[in-house]
Amino acid sequence: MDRRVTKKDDGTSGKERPTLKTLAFMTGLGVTTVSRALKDAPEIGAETRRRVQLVAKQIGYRPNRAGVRLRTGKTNVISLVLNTEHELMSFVSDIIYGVTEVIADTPYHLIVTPYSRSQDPLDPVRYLVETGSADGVIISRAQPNDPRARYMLERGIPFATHGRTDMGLVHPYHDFDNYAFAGEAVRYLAGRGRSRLALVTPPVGLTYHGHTVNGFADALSEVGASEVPFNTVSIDQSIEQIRMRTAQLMRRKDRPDGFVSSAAAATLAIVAGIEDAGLKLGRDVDVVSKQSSELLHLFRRELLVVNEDFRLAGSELARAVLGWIGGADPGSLQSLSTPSEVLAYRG
Amino acid sequence: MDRRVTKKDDGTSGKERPTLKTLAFMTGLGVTTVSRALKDAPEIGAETRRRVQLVAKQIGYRPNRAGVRLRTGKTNVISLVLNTEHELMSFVSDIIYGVTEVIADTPYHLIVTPYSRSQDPLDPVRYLVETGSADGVIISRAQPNDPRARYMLERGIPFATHGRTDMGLVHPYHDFDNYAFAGEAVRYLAGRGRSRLALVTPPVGLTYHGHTVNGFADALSEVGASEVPFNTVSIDQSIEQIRMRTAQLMRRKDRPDGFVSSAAAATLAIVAGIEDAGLKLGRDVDVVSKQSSELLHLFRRELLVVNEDFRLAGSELARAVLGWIGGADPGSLQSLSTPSEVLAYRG
DNA sequence: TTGGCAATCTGTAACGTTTCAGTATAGTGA
DNA sequence: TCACTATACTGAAACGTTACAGATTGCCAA
Repeated sequence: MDRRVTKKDDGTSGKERPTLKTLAFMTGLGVTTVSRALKDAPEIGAETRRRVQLVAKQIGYRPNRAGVRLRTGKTNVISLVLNTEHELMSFVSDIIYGVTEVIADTPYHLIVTPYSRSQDPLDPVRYLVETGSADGVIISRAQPNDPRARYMLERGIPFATHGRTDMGLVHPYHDFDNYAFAGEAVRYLAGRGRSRLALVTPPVGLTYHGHTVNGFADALSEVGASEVPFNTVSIDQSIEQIRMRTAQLMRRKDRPDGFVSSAAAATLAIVAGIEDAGLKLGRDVDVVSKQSSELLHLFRRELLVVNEDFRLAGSELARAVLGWIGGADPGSLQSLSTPSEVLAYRG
Repeated sequence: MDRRVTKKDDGTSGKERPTLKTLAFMTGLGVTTVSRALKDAPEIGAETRRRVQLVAKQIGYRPNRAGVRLRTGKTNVISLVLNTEHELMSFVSDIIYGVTEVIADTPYHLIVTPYSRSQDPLDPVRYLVETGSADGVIISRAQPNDPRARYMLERGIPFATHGRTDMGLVHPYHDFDNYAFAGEAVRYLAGRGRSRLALVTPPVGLTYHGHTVNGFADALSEVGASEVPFNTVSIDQSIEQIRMRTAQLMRRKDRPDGFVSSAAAATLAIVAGIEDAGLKLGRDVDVVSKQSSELLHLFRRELLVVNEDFRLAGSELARAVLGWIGGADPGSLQSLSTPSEVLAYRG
């Protein structure tokens, strides 16, 4: 389909979207001059510059993305790579909003690149890099030895990870301090007289699984509480699985009197399992859980919660990627978010 | 930044991404022939065609999006326009996955275009159309008289709406049959002996608000139940607001003995309000609620639920937009999803 | 006056693709 | 043999942008 209206667009055809040529015609300048004037190049006279920018604003000139991208290779796109099965629901929503918030007044667009359970997590990243579809990439579910991070570092494409890696390679990340979270949770439970604690871990293989486990273990020995092993369960299992396993656990006589849970959805299942076993939350057992939206206290007011802000994570990750694209030192684009105190229901 | 390696790429420089020129060089054909061979043009010899396609596959040729877009105007992008404040959490996540599922084996990318409370909902749509940033658009929160739909129809850009409009204009949509949902809910409650029902409506102004209200009203008179007005509340208010208003309502002596709620988050607040007033779910009052993930039965097993599948919505919307882009009749790209039966907790 | 230089501005080419307007070759009918 | 046509292919131009390598002007030092 050829959309031409006149044989040779002199920029006067009105209806069409204005281009540099349109601006050049209107200002009586050359296309090159207009291009440079718009990006404040120093060799353009101050008045010319102002004039061009004024006209551009007046007629609503917007650079053609395809033109820029073809010429410069710059896509003005950042891609968020998400697992279609295992991401937390609120995570997806909030992180997207966090990212869009930051890129709102930049020329960047956000594309969502999904991958499914069956795929190698490296696939979508490889696709993005090979096709040059984005200037920067955000990935979640970071692993200690993360092939995606390694790959992108090799290829020199800016990226940021949600969660840290542990490969001795430096790259931007944003992470929630899950070591601190687990520690706080244990100390809080100990403060309420709980001494036999079970941990519902993040998915094995992800970096923050280790952080959480360590924080839990270190705090346990600090307060002199003991762990009730619950290794068969992690937060990306199905609600039914977690519920069933929890009920099983709670029917044993060496059952825990406290839980630390790394995700709200898992917590719902844990509570259901506890109640299936005929026990009562707050009396027989306490549960400290992370949550990303303020819903757990509605669910059971006895729940003890720590908030994790995924929207903040999205913003930080976007800032990090943009920073790296902008030439900043990747090592300076790392942030760690400190957990709030454990919150009990008030009122 | 100029990324050229050789003065004139003859397609042999190896490291660079292959282009049509590379293929032309390798096959000994002209660039034009290669281009046409790849898209099965009839005037290319059958053997040549196969040969070109083989080589292309071998070296992993991928058309350059910027090149195509610049030349043809086709972006191979569809944009999902979302409100950053009012969308339901699960909606965002599920609809995105639904869309990506459908476009997974097409050349399309999904970009997320957000707008905030303070903005005119038309803004992001106008931006997309004016900058030609997408071949198709998906919008949510459809209104009976929707300026966005009207605008896109005028501009001739393919789109689909989540929810119907009511302007006498035909365009693709996917909708959940909220009239049927509200009706089912009322009949179910009536079947349990409930006769004084309150409706927690969708946001006023959206089309499905009307559908829900009508379904509710029609079923009420059908079963001979009465409505307890609860117009001060709708599902996009804050949890606290809904909770407080519900508690107020439930302390009155003419309180309802049944609720129909259009969203899970609101339902949590309603239940909290009910319990704040010292009443018990299932005994004093029943609540039928829509939900999009299977969590409400964990929350209170007495809740009665109807499932709405947002992932399906995403898929249907994507299919609709792609269909329209592909030249299908917009009127044939409309779908309505029928609610499941009301589900009580089993087991 | 001349040469040099700084300050501004400009034309051309190129990014990768598709469309247009051909060209070359072989085959057909007279 | 010739004109004609169908088949298979091709180069050039264009989409909108930026980088490169000039051009033009005015001013100043020599």
